[in-house]
Amino acid sequence: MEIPDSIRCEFEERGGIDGITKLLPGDQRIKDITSIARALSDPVRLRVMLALCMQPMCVCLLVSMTGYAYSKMSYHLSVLKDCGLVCARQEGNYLIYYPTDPGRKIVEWIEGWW
Amino acid sequence: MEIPDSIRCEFEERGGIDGITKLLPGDQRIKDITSIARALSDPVRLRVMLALCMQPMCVCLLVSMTGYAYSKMSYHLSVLKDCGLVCARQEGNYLIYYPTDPGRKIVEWIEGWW
DNA sequence: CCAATGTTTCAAAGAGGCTTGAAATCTTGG
DNA sequence: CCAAGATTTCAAGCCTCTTTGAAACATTGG
Repeated sequence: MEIPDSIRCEFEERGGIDGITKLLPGDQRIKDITSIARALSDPVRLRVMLALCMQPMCVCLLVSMTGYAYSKMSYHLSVLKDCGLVCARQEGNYLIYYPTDPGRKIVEWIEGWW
Repeated sequence: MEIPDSIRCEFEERGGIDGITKLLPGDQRIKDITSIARALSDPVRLRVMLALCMQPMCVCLLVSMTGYAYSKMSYHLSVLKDCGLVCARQEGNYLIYYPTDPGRKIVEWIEGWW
């Protein structure tokens, strides 16, 4: 295995392939991160997430705001919920969705970034 | 359109559906964010991205570290590159990939988060 | 120029995510 | 209990992303 000169030195100081591999996160952590990234990788869900951070809303409001079908909205909300970005409380006949604490922090970071 | 009592007041103070919709980011910004989220939503790419933040590497090193085919690695690197998370410099026969400044900041934030 | 190595491109197959409408579930008011 | 509205579940089709191997391209050394 050849290694270009410009990186060989520092590469070997870091313990080579083994050294770097050992510092990488384990499967569970990778899964946690990728599931959140995937949740935010769809324009529908990102907009819903941003909207919920401004204002908790029931599904019917989200449907009314976006024009999407209930089943579509429900699917996307379930993705956001399964990775821990949002949760919901029941009020009478309504389910009101709102961001979790981690969800809100992530959104605030994104908003501050761009 | 019925609105549950617990949110009607604050919902209307925010200008209702129109008020909230107007504060949401435009299409281009949504696209920028979702493309980065999508890039980090695949375990292969997330690991490669984290590894490159420890140590710039040529493709052959990444291939050797992961056991993936060249074409597979190349595909994932192109996704990371297209959304601006990594870039590459040529050295002789090698292409050495490394994180962009924004790419590094995002990874550092992720690492600090979890 | 040729051979060897590193890397990307391409097309086809495979896998997984998204959309859709209908049906099922749940809650409340009568 | 029944009817109405809110929400979820389900299965099917569709579409996009990922994987794979072969071929093409690029760079270096001889």
